[in-house]
Amino acid sequence: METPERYNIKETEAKWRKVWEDKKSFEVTEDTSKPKSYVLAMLPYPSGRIHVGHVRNYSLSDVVARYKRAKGFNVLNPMGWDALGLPAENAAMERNTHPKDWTYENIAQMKAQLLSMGLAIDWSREVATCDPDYYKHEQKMFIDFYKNNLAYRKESIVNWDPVEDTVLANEQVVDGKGWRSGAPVERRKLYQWFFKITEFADDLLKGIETLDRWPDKVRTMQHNWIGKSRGLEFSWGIKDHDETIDVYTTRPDTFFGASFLALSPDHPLAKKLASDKDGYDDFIKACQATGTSEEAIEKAEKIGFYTGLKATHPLLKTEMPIYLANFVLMDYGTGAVFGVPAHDQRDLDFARKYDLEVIPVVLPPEEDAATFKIGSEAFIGDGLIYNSDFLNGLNKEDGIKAAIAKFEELKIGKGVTNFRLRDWGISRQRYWGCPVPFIHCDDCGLIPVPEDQLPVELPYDINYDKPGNPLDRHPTWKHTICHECGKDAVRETDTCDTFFESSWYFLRYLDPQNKERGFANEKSNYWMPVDQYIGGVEHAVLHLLYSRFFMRALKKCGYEVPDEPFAGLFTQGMVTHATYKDSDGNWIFPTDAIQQEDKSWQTKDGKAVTQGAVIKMSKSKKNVIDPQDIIDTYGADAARLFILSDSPPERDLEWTEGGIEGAWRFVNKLHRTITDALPTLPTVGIVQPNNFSDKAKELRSTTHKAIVGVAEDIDNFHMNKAVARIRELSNALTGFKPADDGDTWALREGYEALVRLFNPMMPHLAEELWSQLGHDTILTETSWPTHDKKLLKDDTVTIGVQVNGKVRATITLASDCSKDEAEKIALAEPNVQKALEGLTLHKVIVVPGRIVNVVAG
RNA sequence: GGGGCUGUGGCGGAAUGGUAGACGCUGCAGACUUAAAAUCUGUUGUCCUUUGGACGUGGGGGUUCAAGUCCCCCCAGCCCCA
Repeated sequence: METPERYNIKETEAKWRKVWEDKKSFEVTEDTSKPKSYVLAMLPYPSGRIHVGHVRNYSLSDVVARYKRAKGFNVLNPMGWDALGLPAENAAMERNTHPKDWTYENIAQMKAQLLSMGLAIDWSREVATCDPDYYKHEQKMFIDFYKNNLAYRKESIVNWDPVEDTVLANEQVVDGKGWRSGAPVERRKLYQWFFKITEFADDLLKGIETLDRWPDKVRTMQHNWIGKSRGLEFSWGIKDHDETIDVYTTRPDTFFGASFLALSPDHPLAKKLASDKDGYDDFIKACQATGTSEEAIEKAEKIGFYTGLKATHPLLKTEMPIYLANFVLMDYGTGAVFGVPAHDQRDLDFARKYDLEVIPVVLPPEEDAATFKIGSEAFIGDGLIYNSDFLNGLNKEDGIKAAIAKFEELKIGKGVTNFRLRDWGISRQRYWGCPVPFIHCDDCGLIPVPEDQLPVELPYDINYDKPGNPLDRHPTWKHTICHECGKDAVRETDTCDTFFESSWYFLRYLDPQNKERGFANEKSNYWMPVDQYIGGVEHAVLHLLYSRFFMRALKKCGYEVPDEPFAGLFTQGMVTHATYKDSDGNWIFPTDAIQQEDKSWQTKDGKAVTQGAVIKMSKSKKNVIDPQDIIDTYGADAARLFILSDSPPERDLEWTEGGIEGAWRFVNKLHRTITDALPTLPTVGIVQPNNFSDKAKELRSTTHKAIVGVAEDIDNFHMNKAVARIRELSNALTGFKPADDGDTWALREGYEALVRLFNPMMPHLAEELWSQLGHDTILTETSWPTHDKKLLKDDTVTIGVQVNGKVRATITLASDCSKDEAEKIALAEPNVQKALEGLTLHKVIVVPGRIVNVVAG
């Protein structure tokens, strides 16, 4: 017998991609006759190659897009490139290339790779954020923000790398040193641009409540990030000075336990009060050596500088020392705090170091006021307040309220709401970013570039001979003429944080060719909000929060956008892989570790290899798989299937060779069983017979249950379960031996449903088999199969019979069986009788269709 | 330290409070083959005195006729914020 021809994956997949491309299958326009669905995957950074995380992300969004499409939605599924940013500059410096050339080469490569995945993407809307046609519109938005008081420039403290001559983001400071130069980071004051996200702090917080299709985890993280707190602000006097010091505290219930006052070294009064004291300069220098992040400040050793001055408690009139302390942040609250060592760990550490008083004022439950002492750990929990006059006996919450009320009553303080959220610092002293569209004129000051002169384009001719910002030292670029007065002026050389681009790219997709505006309002009104956004949880705070801020800011500037950009959010897990080390202790690629017959691992040249932990794929640990190799070997469908079927999408996925091979076998099996079955199937569109055999009825029931089940699973992002159901249906169909016309009709019905159900996951194979089944339509234009409700219900149901909660038998009943009947049949079971021997029957619980439980004792 | 998530066979994982282990991977046995690959069939939680039974969802309590699922305490791992 002739062996059946193998499924030629490469040719077939390419053939169908060509069909979709020729038919422009995924290009969409606004269409009010259908409900719309905007399915969005987070746009990739063009690093050069796609990685498995991308494959997971886009496989998920593609399933949703194709499924929604089959369900009758007008689906927008776009793609673009987050193309500005530091890696391009690093690559340029290392390889002597240009950031722009490097980026566009990478885009071309990665686009080819994404195309090979067979994604249902409208490529006519492709956007690259480094394109001046893109950043032109965001420069306009920047100016709009400025005019609406949402963008401003102010002097602020930054991490400064003295070797690279540049500002570092907090993430670029490692152990107090620059991540590239290794030089100790300094704190410097520089003029920086900010977006006023804090203006919407309350609204961003409230909006979280409406995001019912977001993971709770992300909502909690955003909630905590915004960090709303209610506290008390009041002034302390300074002995023998006219000035007063405003402090803010979230724990006014503890103010009787205060023993010192601490000012941020950056506080305006700090210099004034202490700069003439010995050691002040050294102290400030020491403070400047720590980074600016909260974490850096928290981890740094607490150091203080005694000003020699005393502060007067406004209520108690007691006096306590005023320190400068490195752990007090100037931009949170008022930049000054009073220390309550007994109930704050930082304050306690500080107090122990400088030998300050520790006065407990909150008594932990089950402690005795007479004997309670603070050791090396502050008590920050809730308890009863004591040693505190009018607050005595209150708990934390009531104490806070009572303290605020008292200060307000005496008019010496007021309740204040504070946010942890800071304004968004967007200045970067880098070349490969969107130029801030402003000029500095000696006479006219800071003025925005006129709209008709946008975009302010990046010059191409730059060099990296020296550290620092190439824009700043470019021979001509920054020199310009003030359009107000005509005198010489200079351009702003800061560029924007790349989170700027990703905060609105989903709006540009809606109207990518628009030369006049970033997007037309009518496009936004039709497509927004994004119905389903999919991406990594690492963007849970910043990107998603900035995008939410942008909607509010754009709205204030007259753009028509919804408050919330993403109605639904799904955050996928990471892709992990086992790690391997050779006998010399070097990490090696999984493809270089070869498993021997005795299960041990070796390199090609026979070196012993040890297998290590299964962790997130990373280049440094070399535990990476190139998805292109997988697609080239097994095909896009198999790669997509494996990545969708192996784990629930929100959890981490362990990439295994066995798993991908299993998926590949299933692809081949589907092709083989359906092509083998073709000769036995009736022709397309043949009329449904009137009668079916019992087994055909059963098969049809399985088919229709799968139609409903797979849809439910996809709706709930249970892609692994959807695949399991598809396999079940496939197993049922494969094992079915038709005997009459009804049987073959049911078999065709089943196979056709099967193909349509797995189309979202394996679209190439689905198109191929749909065509082989005799259809001249294509699946991208075919709806989700309909189901017959009558076939979802079974005639009989098999349930368990428990005696005292333990299963003793199973019985099969008519599905409309009465409770009495079910009880009778259950009790008649020999095993149930046996279990009941010697016991008295108390009662029988019958849950129809579920269980019978016999209670006896 | 605070907040959150997770914990089920050898492995990935299923299970509206109702027959725990769907579906797959691996393993084992068999068929086909000169042989291998591929494919197909069966089997695969542990234990026992094996036509049956006991145990079993990180550990300990509780609620319930019934708990992987709900509540309390503890342990471990991961993530976020410190």
